[in-house]
Amino acid sequence: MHRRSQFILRRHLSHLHFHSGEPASHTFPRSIPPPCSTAISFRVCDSIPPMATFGLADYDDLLRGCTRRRAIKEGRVIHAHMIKSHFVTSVRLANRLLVMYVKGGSLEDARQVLDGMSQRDVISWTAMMSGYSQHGRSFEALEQLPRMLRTGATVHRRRLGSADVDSVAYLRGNGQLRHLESSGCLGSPEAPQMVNIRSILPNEYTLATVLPSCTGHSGQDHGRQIHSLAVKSNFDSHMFVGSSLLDMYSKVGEVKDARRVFNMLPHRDVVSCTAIISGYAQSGLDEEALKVFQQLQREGMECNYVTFVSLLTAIAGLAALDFGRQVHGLVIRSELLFYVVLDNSLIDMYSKCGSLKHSRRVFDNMPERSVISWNTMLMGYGKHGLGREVVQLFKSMFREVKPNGVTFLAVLSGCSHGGLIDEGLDIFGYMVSDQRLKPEIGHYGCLVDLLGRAGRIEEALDVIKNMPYEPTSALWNSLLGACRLHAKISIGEVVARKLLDMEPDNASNYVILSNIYAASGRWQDVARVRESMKLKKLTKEPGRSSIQLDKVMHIFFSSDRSHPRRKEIFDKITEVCERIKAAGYVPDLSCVLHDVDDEQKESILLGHSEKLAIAFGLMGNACRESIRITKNLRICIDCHNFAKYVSNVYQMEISLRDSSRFHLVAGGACSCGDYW
DNA sequence: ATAGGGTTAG
Repeated sequence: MHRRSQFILRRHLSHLHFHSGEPASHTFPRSIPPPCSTAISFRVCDSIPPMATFGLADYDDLLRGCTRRRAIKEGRVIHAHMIKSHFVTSVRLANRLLVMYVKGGSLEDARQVLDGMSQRDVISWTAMMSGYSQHGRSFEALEQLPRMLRTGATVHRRRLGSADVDSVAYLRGNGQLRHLESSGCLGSPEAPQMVNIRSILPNEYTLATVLPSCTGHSGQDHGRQIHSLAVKSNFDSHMFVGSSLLDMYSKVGEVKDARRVFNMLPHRDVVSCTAIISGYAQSGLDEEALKVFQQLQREGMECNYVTFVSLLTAIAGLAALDFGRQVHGLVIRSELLFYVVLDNSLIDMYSKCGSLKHSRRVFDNMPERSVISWNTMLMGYGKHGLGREVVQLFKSMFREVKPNGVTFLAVLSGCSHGGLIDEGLDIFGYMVSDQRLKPEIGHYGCLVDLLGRAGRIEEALDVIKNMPYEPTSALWNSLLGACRLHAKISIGEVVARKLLDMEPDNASNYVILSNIYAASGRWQDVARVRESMKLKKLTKEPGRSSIQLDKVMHIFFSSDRSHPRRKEIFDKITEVCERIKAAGYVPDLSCVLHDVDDEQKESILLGHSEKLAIAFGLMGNACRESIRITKNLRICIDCHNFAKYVSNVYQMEISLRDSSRFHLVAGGACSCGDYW
């Protein structure tokens, strides 16, 4: 390279530091900058003399530097210079450019490079797919795979000498090829020959890259096709491909297939184990997730923060506080603290296990918080019915982060659960007018819930009618719950019929409708609904909630029959329960426990399984507020979470596997005002 | 020059 031109180019790029002094690791994962404009800047390099010549190695060096530092602007200057000086490039160098744009997040530029290449190899395609995949552009990522496989058609090729196809200009689209041809750069100008180039096959990199894009409706279809490609090319037991495969299967809901792939792996590493843990956790098979982790521990495998994040999700699902605390201890000992994502998971785990104190402690000790940290904390308060804390925390988050859509979901549902009707309405207005966020259907759902709980059914109905979305069945269900709670029989009937129209095969809709008829004494209508249920063969589901308080009691005591004060406690609980029922409220075991004095409560909790204790401990926090709300506003507490714990308990104690039924019964019963 | 697992909400 000429000294002078080297000097000139370096001076243009003088603000870049191409020495290797990069900090090795970052405490927080660094995000990729947003895509840049697609225009390749010719203007910037106008002052670089076009006669300046650089060698392949020089460009290679410069582009590598740009890629590493995500210096896309400077990369563009180099790219433009390559074009201007008619540099004959190679596939290798074109790939450098492509990767530079991909890593810099400028996918449109990368695509331009790819499409302009007259010759591409598996790396070119993989790099492009990686770009699309990492930016959530799954469709485009997958789209490249058949394009790549089709490339092996017959092509014109001139004799190129030793440099072979690598020397073909990739810049055909920019008119470079003609120039190269006329200047004789492409070897002796003999007649072009037709050459068959073999189809470019995916390698292990390609497969591992595209598999995460197999999501959504056709995800499983695509995933299985790619799996078969992997089998054909013998990459299906490759560690990277395998963990992508098993992750793909668990994400499309085929955990069994995920496990099959996991078992086929030649060995296990942290990533594949984490993938299966996360798969189990996401499918609700929390105990399976824990088992894998325990096995991992026994094998002495080193965990990283992603493993813990996945594990904490499973622990949160089980409400296993003690185990969660142990894992928190492990996290501290692994010196993995101060990963925002990990701390967020800890906050969530503690709040779902009922220990808001611990949640808050983690939250307060974070050196840096993301919007998810705030949202998780807000959710925690909301689920426990602590509306005031929700609003207070919401007000203080602005100095640190900007709230997003999920924030408002958390705050609105927090207000709803906490009985803060006017505050909730204010915040919805604030969201729309001040924050200029377009409410999603979920936000309208919160609004409906908020108004419904307060008995403002007509207003809730207005919201549904005027919102710019088609109401979902969940939304109608929420309104229906409110109708039952406030004895709005006529609106309730309309809503229930609507639900039945939307989901004619959902047994619980028949149950709801017949309950409404029963509530207004229309027994003939009840019989008609039951009859149509029978015709549809939907009668297997219980007609009413089959979980009775006394059954819970039975299980509650069966695990500790020898407790000295068993009888006394039982009597006390029964008495309180009767009192609540007599007052016209729905008894909830957690409310009952609240009224038992501390010593008795402790003796109950101590003698029983961890899950049960935690479940009640959690609702003990929540019910303080809910009893107040129930009494002041005559609205029912939200039992969604509690239903989850009850189902856990039941599964454990009487080994009933059908948890969805318990969710349905326990959750449905609460919103319908039935006794469980 | 290309590669795998992660957090809130419903």
